[in-house]
Amino acid sequence: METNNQKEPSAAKSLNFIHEIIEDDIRNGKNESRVHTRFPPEPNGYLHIGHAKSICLNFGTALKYGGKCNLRFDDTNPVKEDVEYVDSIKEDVKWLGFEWSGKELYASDYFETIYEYAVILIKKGKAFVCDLPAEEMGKYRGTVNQGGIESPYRNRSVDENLDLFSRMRAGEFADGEKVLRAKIDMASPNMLMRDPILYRILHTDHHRTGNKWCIYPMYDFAHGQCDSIERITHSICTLEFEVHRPLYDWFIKEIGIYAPQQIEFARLNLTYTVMSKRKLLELVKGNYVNGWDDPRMPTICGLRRRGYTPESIRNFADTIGVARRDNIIDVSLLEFCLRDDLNKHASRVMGVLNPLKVVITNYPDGQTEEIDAVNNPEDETAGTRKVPFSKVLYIEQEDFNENPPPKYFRLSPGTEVRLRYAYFITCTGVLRDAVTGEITEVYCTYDPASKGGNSPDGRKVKSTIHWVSAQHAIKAEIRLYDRLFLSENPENATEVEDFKQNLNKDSLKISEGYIEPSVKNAEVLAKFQFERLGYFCVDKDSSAESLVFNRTVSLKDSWTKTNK
RNA sequence: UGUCCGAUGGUGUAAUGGUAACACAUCUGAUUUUGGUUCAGAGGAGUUCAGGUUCGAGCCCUGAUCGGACAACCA
Repeated sequence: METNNQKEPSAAKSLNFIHEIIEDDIRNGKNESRVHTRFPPEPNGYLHIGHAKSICLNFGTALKYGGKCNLRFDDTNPVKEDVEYVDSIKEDVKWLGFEWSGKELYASDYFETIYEYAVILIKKGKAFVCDLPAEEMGKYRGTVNQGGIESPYRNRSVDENLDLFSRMRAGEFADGEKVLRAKIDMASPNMLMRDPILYRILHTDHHRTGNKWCIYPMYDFAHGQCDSIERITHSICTLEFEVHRPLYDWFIKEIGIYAPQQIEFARLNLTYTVMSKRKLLELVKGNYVNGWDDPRMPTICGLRRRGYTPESIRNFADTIGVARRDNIIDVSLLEFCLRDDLNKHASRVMGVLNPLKVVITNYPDGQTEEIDAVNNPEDETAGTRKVPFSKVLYIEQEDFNENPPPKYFRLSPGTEVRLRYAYFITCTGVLRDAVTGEITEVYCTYDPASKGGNSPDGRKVKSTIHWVSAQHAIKAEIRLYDRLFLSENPENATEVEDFKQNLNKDSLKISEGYIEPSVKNAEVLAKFQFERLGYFCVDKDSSAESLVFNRTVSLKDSWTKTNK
């Protein structure tokens, strides 16, 4: 049974540089030795594997040090955000096995307080209302190589600023007409410090506050303050926010509130994998995929449908570590983590994707027997199940080859193989379609003495293949998805067109296959081919927590190589 | 041409002044009722470069090179 319970803090698991900082802080009694982190997504898209790294880091760190971790939605831009995203994010975090401290929180919960913080800054002469249109403001800001120049509105009186700001809130001005800016330093080499915008006018309904507000704080004027209000001790974020840190600290200091510490780490990059919310959104909106949870998507829900387990993703996050240098992780490591988990926990089932009929000529007509099959060879407690066996079976097309190349061990004319858990069979002939000449049936004889899969005479076979009984098996539409998104070039998963083309090619194949009848309640069945994993998952009701195992399709074996 | 950040096998992560470790990937061999798993083993970096400090430097200092981030009324 899969559990969503949080794990105990993993004892003395490898430290990363963030843990070192935290341990120092604990040792020095900083923040009364509290540890309080937060995961702060903007609800403008679904979570992906990159977020999983951040989730595991933030929640995992809190767990490790007996602290707390908040889930806070950074909902300061109503034009992009939606409750659909809020709901999916909550679900995905829970599915990964984490529990946030108390109720989920929202930046919008603090809009009133943040407004008051702005007023404090105005009163201190540290903020002003600016009438420069966006385009002009861009020019005034200068470039990375050249300082900016001060806004002509920069020296408005405190009273005038106070008046204007309250009228902004009251809705007296149109979008873009005015903004509130901090008064810092237009000559700063850090562009972010050149009188950044604090509030903009947006006459847009917010998914939580409705039409209560028509001015909204910018990220920089909200994030640190939210951290402070929640008394977050360590505000862990990705490297691109590094240049924001001086501003983060400036606001905290000028407003005079509790100071959390922002710590940045390098975000996850995966080979062949597109990790941009914007691009993923484009694929969903353009119907290139069947929604955010399409198994080809690198989203958490896509991975879930693909058969990934929460445990495997947590292990992955743990294995890749945390550092400040740019990285690109080989997607095979992610797949290894899944395989590792599945090998221990997934129950196995037999099935065929592309059926080939096999008739056991010396097996009695109409007879059926129940074969005992092990559910998980690596876990005795998983028990066994009964699988029906009869005269007519289906095997995988690629498990038969009339003219076998060297080192092909599976069924071919004259060779003997084992039907897993059942009998040894030997191929005696084939039936061809009169017109096309294609093989439609394979004839075999079985050795009744080999029941269960072993011959009393100790005879060995080189291969074991999967099978289902034709009259008992569940016929199912089987969907083969390519693995995560993918560009031919491992590092070039950046061009939208590149992976759109990939998707259109053959990232999803549908075939009519058969699954053994022990798989109950199977409505939609899907096979997700994990490259080099060889598992297939059964997507029971397309909400799909389940995954069942299979047979092996090794893409690296010599047989495959020499035949491609 | 600015500021900040980073640089260790193919890919990641470790080594906290004492002669580079672990995982994935790759390649062998054994076992195996999944060509999976498991087990055993191999190859592969002398730590971007150049100086300096030190008995001793991947770790400290200086400079260079390369890579990344920053000029949204996005987060």
